[in-house]
Amino acid sequence: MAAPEPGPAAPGSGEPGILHVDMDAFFVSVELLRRPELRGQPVVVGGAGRRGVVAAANYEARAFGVHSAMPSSRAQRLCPHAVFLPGDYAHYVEVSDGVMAILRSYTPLVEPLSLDEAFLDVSGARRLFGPAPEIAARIRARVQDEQGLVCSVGVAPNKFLAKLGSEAAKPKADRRGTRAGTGVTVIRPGEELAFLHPLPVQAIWGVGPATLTRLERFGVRTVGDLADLSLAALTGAVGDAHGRHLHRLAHGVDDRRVEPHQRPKSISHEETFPQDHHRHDVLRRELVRLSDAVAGRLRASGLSGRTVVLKVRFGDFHTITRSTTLPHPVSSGTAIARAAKELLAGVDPSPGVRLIGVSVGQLGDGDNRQLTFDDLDRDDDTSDWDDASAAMDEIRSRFGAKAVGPATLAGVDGLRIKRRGDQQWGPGGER
DNA sequence: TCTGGGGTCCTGACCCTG
DNA sequence: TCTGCAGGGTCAGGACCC
Repeated sequence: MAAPEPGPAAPGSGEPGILHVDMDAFFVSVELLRRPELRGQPVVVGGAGRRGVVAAANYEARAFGVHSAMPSSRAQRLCPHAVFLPGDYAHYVEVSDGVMAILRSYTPLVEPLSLDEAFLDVSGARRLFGPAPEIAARIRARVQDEQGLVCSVGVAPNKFLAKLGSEAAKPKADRRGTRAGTGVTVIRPGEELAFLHPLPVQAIWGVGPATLTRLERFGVRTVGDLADLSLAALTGAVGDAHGRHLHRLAHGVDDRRVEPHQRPKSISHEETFPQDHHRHDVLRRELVRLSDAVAGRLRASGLSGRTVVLKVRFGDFHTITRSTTLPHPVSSGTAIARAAKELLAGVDPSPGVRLIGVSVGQLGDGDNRQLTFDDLDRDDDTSDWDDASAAMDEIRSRFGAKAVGPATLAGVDGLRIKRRGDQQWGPGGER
């Protein structure tokens, strides 16, 4: 197909050109394809352990008040007869790839936001496929036919309104029951404010609990209330950048483009323990695992990074971060772990550590490291570690992730290699 | 009730440099 | 040599999103 010209969202064309496609209860719907006998029952996907959270709930479970990000223990109390499934991140990635392929058959301008939603700019695809609302309907039909999944689509002149549109098109479930959605919501130029202003102010991207509390002091309840507030009052309440951003959104203005190729700004891994840890030696071992996983993803993406961030969450949920910026970019697990362990040395774990994480930022191309005079007399030959890392990647690609790993991780239960999605929704184990 | 994992962006404090 | 200032980089934390 001919590649549509990237462009602003249908300026002056009288037709909206931005789509937001959002899968309905994605993880649960994927599971129901494999286990159709569960249809009609409340089903929850998420962490099974004491410290797990709900990743997704179908509409039958939502009718009991269960929703995503809720602690699994609470979901179980609200809906004891629900079926709880642990989740299979790798499988969801596969299914998501199939859905994204359908979207890309209409336009190359597809910006995935997560596994289950994406923005599309179809303003250059109309000659081939018809007006944007028609493309939305075609996408829904194909996702249903080819993947067996249901999605909702918002069609609007910009990303912000398209996102709100898909939300409006979704089925609704609460304790009174479930109501079917419209599937597609179209917001045409000129209709923006009539759609937007009656919505609760929390509907705006960027208004969470903290911002909501500040806005309520001004009597702001709806997006319309927010639009009536002066820019000066708004920036005074929530800060300059945030205030300007909200002010524009409240007036329906959003000129962000759909950007298909976004380079990540950081890569991280973190893990909550089933029980709090109090000792440095245990935490250092976990840092090696996490650093190894981060390094593997950096190399797989052809990236390296200069800033290493250690994240520690204590038993009382108090969270600190400690970071260091290295003289040159790194991508080996050894180098990342060394920096993370130095940061950990300054942290007292005795109150009990619940979560530990490693992140690498200030990313650049993987092989862009400039040699310095320091390299001539370094005692830890970085290039040797780079070679070892490359060899490890090769072995893992042929024999699996657990075929090889840092010696520190060799233990009675074998190599515990961390992979993305291993523990996406909390530690497993006992309830 | 008791809160995951993977991200982005913003703000303010602090330090260094010219 | 000292002081004041501006700008940039680093660091830590908070808020928000899915």
